[in-house]
Amino acid sequence: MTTKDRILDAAERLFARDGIEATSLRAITAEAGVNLAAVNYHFQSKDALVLAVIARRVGPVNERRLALLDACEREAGDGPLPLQGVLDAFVRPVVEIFGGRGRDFAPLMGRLYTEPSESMEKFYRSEGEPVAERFIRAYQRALPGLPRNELVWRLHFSMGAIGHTLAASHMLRILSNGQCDPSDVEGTVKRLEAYMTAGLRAPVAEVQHAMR
Amino acid sequence: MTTKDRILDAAERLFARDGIEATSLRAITAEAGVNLAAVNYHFQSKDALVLAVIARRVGPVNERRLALLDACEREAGDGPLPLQGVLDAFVRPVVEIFGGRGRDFAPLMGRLYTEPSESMEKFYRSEGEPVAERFIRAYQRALPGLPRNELVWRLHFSMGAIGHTLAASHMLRILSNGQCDPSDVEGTVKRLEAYMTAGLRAPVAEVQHAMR
DNA sequence: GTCTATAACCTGATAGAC
DNA sequence: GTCTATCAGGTTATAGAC
Repeated sequence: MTTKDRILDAAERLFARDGIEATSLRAITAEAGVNLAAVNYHFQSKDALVLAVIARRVGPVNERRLALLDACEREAGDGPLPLQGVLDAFVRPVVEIFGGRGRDFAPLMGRLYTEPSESMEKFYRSEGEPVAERFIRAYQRALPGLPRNELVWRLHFSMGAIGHTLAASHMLRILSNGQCDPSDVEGTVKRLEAYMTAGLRAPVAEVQHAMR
Repeated sequence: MTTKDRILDAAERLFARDGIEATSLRAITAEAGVNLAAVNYHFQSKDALVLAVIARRVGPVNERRLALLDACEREAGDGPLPLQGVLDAFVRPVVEIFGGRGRDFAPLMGRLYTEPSESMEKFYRSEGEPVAERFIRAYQRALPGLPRNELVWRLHFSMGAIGHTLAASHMLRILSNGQCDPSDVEGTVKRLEAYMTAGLRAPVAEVQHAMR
């Protein structure tokens, strides 16, 4: 394995375990068994290393999501788009990757939504936003009659459900006294999809000063 | 205002803006206009300060939740417990407090679920768990027929939806191009309740190797 | 209770030999 | 590409004067 990969692996492990700020480059290079200066040689800065660690996991998730969505749209042709298919394209890749190989990394991903970081914001705008936009359009096709803004609210709720499930899986274990198993990928996907399907299809609540 | 309160206010503001790890005691005391040593006098350590900041906001949320749940249960008597009432007791206090006065603090709360911290875990077990247990029992009464484990899964999803909505409200703005307004407390509560009601009442998905 | 001063240590980054 | 050595600046925590 190359020095670069050793650094990425070690960084991912330690970022997940201790948090980004709390993890020093020294800890990373010690864990990786490489020299301190190597991290500044291969990456320019700690910030760039953080982005590289994230991109390595997020890239495959979004690629797979778009591939599944493509397949779903191809199959539907000009007919109605099945919500089940759109939902599965959205949920399955992230649960599989962050529930499997990248499991230890999931808590870190959860924090990224809320951690104030401008390089992360830049990353989201370039990598996340185009994917989000495609899915919003697909969901609109699958849920005609639901106003776009209400859809966006509900997708926001849904992303919270997915993210929290993956990022705070230890909380589910505590809450259930170990009865619920978040490492069961198929069970997690099925349960998320059942919950989200119902939530997305809920009758629109009457809200004073509703947004148009 | 006392020095202690000035420190708590400044810490809350800076923790929320920059993150806990990234905020130094020096930054806090500068913001508060007090001396550096005061923080070690009034609190013993940075970690204890963090817990104090959190407890100040979380306490009132849980008190209000339990008060509303008490009222709901009293009103129901021996009859069936309305899901709407339980849900409202659970959702409204947290949205009102973290969407109002403690708005800037909300992102920090979101991170706490996933931030690895043993003092936080201790805090959750003493403050959060009893509240969670009471609500699980209430939800079970309001949703007879839903197996406890499935309920716990769905409550976990729901907490993700609530937490993400409050903690990552800037994401909702981005996603909706500013069309959805997360600072509208009543609208947020109503939409969360509509979504969660449907999600909690969804048909139970068939899952292979389902947990008993 | 509040200050100053400082101890003891860790941080990211880099220059320069190999 | 990889090392050592080091820079310049930051960190928490505390001792001791007022």
